[in-house]
Amino acid sequence: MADDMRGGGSGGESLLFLTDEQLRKGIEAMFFAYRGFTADPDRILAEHGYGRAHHRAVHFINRSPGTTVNNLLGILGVTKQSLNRVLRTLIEDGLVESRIGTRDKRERHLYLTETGQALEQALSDAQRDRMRAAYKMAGPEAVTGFRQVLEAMMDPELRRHFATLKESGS
Amino acid sequence: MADDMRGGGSGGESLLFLTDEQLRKGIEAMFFAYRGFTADPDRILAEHGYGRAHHRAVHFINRSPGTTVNNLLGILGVTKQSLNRVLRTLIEDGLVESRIGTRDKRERHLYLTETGQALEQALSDAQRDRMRAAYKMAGPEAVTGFRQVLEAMMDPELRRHFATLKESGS
DNA sequence: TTGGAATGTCAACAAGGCTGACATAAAATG
DNA sequence: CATTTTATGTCAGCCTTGTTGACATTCCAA
Repeated sequence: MADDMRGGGSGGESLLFLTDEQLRKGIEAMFFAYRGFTADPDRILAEHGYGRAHHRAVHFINRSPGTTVNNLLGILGVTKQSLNRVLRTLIEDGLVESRIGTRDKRERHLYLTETGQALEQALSDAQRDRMRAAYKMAGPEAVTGFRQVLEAMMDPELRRHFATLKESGS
Repeated sequence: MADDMRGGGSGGESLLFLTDEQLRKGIEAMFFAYRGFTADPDRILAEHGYGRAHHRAVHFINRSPGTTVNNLLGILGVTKQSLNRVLRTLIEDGLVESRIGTRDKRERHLYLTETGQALEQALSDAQRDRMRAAYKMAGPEAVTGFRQVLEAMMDPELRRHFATLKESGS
């Protein structure tokens, strides 16, 4: 339990004084914050009869237009059956368009329609507002730390996906 | 979209240069990090035939022994029926003990048995290890920022619950 | 003492995970 | 050219964990 007792200088070393209590509070903070993080989109989704699974699909299709089903599976970490069910409803409802690949005709490339983009916009507006407010409340230095800890918490494979998405941004 | 363009000094003001892209990456970081955050407990829970709902119940009962069902409902933010199902299996399996209140006989006070404490220990050990590793990787200053942003992201009511739990800690 | 509020339980349903089996079409390989 | 692998989709069925509705018990206050 309270092992890890090397003397601490400046770097990551003084962290070794972290008590179970402090770690527990970090865990609870993640739990409560994630609830807030999803609360606003959840309300919008409910109005349309969708759930978080739809949100995730729409988000990442918007992020990488023309992405394939297989690529999306890697990012979302669900089974193809599960993703397929969500994609099917989104396509039926005219929010997502699925085009057969030109080079490899087995692949389906996914795009948001205008309606799909409108929903994505509404969802991400709400979520960005929350994120922006939290950033403002916490201050700019906190934001850097926030991002560093989150990135360190990811599984390596997910961190790879995250980094790939990063490239297409700042 | 790119409104919010007031000049920035030191405080929360330079944050106003936050682009949609930067906010989007914050959102994705939350998504990927939360997956990592739950991955280790999920594996342990699966071995026992439990899910995240059981984890949450066990966690907060351990945190506040003798808590009532109603109090737990406020923290977890689910319906009493949903919580009841989870509690029932935990009680049947001998992980949780439910004692009828002495003052108010409508209330049930919840306690972890030794077996329950053992599971809680295993789960929180795994989750704390992940959290500790992330903290070390990110450095001590990052940890402060991380906590500040998370707390700012919570809904006010949840922040109240979080603060209440904090009191019984450091 | 009687009716409402608080608390908790049981039943049934839906979303969205999961596995397994299988079909199809195209690409890659021997 | 035949075969295997890959990418995708579909059907069936299961589990967890949300939901609402109905109901029992207990307490308290009118």
